[in-house]
Amino acid sequence: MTVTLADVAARAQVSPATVSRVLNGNYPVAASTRERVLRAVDELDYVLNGPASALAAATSDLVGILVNDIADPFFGIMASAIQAEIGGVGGGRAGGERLAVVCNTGGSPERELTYLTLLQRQRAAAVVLTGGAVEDAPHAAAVAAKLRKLAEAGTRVVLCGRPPAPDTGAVALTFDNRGGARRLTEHLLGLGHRRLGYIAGPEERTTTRHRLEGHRAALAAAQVEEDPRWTVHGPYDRQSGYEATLELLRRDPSLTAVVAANDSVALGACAALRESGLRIPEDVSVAGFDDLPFSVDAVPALTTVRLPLAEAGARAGRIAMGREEPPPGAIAVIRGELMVRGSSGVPRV
Amino acid sequence: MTVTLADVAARAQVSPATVSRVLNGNYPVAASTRERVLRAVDELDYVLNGPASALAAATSDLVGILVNDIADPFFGIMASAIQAEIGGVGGGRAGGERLAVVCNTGGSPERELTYLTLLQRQRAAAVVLTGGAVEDAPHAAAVAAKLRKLAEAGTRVVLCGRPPAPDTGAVALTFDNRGGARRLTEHLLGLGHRRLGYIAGPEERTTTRHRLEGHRAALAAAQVEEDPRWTVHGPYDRQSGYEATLELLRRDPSLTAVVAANDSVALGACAALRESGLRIPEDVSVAGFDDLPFSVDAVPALTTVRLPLAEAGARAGRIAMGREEPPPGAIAVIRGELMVRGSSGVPRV
DNA sequence: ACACCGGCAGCAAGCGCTTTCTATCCCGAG
DNA sequence: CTCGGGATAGAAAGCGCTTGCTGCCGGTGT
Repeated sequence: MTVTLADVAARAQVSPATVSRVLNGNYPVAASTRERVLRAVDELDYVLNGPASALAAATSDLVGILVNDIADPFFGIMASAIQAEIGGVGGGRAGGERLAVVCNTGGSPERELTYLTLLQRQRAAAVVLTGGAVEDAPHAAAVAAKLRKLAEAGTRVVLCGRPPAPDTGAVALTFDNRGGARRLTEHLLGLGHRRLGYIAGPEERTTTRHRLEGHRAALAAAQVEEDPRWTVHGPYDRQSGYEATLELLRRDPSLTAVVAANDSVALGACAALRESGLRIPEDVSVAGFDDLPFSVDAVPALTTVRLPLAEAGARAGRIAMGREEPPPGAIAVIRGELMVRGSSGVPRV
Repeated sequence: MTVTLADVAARAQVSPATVSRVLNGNYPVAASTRERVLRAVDELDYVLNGPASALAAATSDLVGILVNDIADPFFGIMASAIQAEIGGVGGGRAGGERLAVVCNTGGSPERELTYLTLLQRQRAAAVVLTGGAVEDAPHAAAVAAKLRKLAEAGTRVVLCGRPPAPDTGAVALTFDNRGGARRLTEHLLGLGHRRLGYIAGPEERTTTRHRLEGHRAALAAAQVEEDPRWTVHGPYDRQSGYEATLELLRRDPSLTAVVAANDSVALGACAALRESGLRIPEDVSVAGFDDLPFSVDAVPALTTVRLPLAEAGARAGRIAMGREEPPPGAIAVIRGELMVRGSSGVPRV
């Protein structure tokens, strides 16, 4: 029924071993033989059996990419960049045709673990985990154990935009969320804002905490006292920003600025402000984080912190493929760049 | 080194066959035995070898999802929905833990083919192709041949948001791009517009052609003569919309409306208009297509055609998993819904 | 002229799992 | 008390490929 290596071998009048070597190109084969084999492959329309080859060679050409939400451009952009580097398909590099497995964890710790197991089961060549981690001790330990096991089995593990996981052998490219958030809030403070609302992400995530800490560090440094009512938590999406902003306005109508955990949230905040009859930035300034593509098109354009998502992803991909040296200490911190645009201005007096 | 089935069997004092049966749960095993095996699995921290099992069983638990650009929410949303349905992980359904392989074709026909081969090599359980196809006869034939081969090998093939591929055994969920585009332009014509610019997608894609045809059908029905200068082609992204709009304005400053191939393009168009000192919709109306999440947050909110991306993806995913009956004739046409919002208005007189 | 060696091809032993077929055990029926 | 049969467990034959090792052949060095 289906064509096997042996069929090709028979047709090319060589042994299966030779066909295998031609296909893998890691053993000397005479040019004439190679050509004969290639012709047979073509004529029979032979397609290698991946599982069989993975089993025999004890390696596979699968690379896993874990993301929180593939529908969110934040992850989409990173995934795309990672994939471009690992896919021999796009990368151009001959021989290494790798298949990227993008897994949607939905931010759920269990799913993260499940996917890691599935990847381990497939003997993935590498795994890249993106996005912040959940701050739950048992879960963090479980993930760390899993990563360690993967590393032991020869799977390269890279964390992209995620805090380092000590003693797991994983390489980490971490975003400086704290620093970026701090500079952003400093910018707002510099403009004269003193009453700033903050819409944070979900409570238990590292990214949420780091950005919030940066924000607070800036406030503290400027000796601005923070009112606990000024912080609201919610998911990293537009709707959350919308609702949180209405809530903030309810709690303290005198706020002159709203800092959002990310750009999507900021967009929702803008919508809420506008509907409340407030002008941006004349009445209230708004700031986001990430600088996703649509942020520059917001009206007014969003002041935010640009994270080099594509670059980071590309680098993570190359490291995962062993095509780039891991950073010293296996940890690299990637800074964000403050993008000052129209949504932030001097507060009304 | 690594734990195998045999190790588990030894520890549980049973044969490898029994362990396999416990793990697959498709053969009667005494409760006490099962428990003993499960305990051994746990104690040894055993992880099944995917390739080996795929080889022996001649099936795999991989499902391929082909997208043009994972960084584009249009595809991200579909991919996410598909994945949610196939992943036993999230779906809750026991036993069927499937791994989704999201492949970025970048819209390139060769890569599409390469990925299909890779998926065939992995003996994927199913493949879902999303987005429009390239209208190139040789390539279309090659893809069709590949799909046929996949179907023969038992891989379920579903097209989501893509035109049907006759005689390939593939199920198609197609978007009614033509109808949606037509209704959209009819809306604009109804408002009184007579000089409408159209920013089309890349020339050779089915989606591009269908949307353009719908637009023209509306014009023809209203007996509005179209000036060839009013159509510009470009990629499906923001920048393209920006540049194309400037070009349209240069060609004919009297245009009262700009219809974009999709929402991202429309956003770029808005930016260009604004920078040109034109108000939306007072001076120029703008319309998009897809109704991506950010479209409602544009200022003014974008008039567009909503495509039920998530629903379509979910359905495609279920069909791919054999959990839902394919539509009669293996083809379903999914209509878009016209969303009239602030970016379209009565033209200036 | 002979032993030696490098280049290339083949043999055969698995890789770790699934599954068919067979063996065993214990039950109730005759 | 014996026999048929349902319920389980095991033996073993692969699944299709990779790879260490062996073998063959023609060219070299001396």
